[in-house]
Amino acid sequence: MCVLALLARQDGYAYDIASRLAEAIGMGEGTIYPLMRRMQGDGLVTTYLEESSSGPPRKYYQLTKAGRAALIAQKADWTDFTASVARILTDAKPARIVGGVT
Amino acid sequence: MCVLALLARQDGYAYDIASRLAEAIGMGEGTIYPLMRRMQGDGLVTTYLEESSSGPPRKYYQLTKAGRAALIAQKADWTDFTASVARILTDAKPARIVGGVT
DNA sequence: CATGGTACCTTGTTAAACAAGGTAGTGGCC
DNA sequence: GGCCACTACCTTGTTTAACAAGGTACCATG
Repeated sequence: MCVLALLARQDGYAYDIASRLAEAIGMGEGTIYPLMRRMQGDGLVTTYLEESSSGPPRKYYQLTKAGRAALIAQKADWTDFTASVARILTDAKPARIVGGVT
Repeated sequence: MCVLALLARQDGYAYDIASRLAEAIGMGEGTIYPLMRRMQGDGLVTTYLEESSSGPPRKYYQLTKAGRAALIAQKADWTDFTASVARILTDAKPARIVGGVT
């Protein structure tokens, strides 16, 4: 979801995304590449190559329509999920079922 | 963390905790029992048996001091983590490193 | 021409959730 | 008395995905 969110802003390449997410939530490089591959397999992103002056060519990822839809759905799930958890943490009185996070 | 939070309110037994968390966040029974075992191994909970009129005896779990400390730490981590994710979702400009969720 | 940064990728290990199934106690129903 | 349903415990096998570690290659600088 975070990757989708970053790509929703603008196209990006794995190394950069990995660096940002490493800093933000401690995600490692070894996680991002298989993930991008999965997302591409799921039709959430497409790729194109672009030369870089500072190293090898970058593989940019771009959200597809399905990717944007997935982001919206995942955000909704995430919101529900965190709300449920918050309810447990404060109330300890859980409520309704969370949809897709299951 | 959710289990610890529930137990912080009052002692509970796995079957009941599982039911609550199944309803709230879709957690299955097959998840809770190994989890309780792990937590006991980590010294976060202790157990005692209590007869029940509606079936076999219940194994109640009680938070230890370490368990209460773990809950506090995990809550802090969770708060930081969700804040970071929220920042990514809105800004797409991640910030500081999250501690223990790594 | 070696080092360090950029950027790609794979492989093996491990953690943990999940589905499914198995055991056993209690009570109610026919 | 036999059977079913509910409670409550637990285990086992499968799958998923993160992670650590390592490998390749490009480019610039000293």
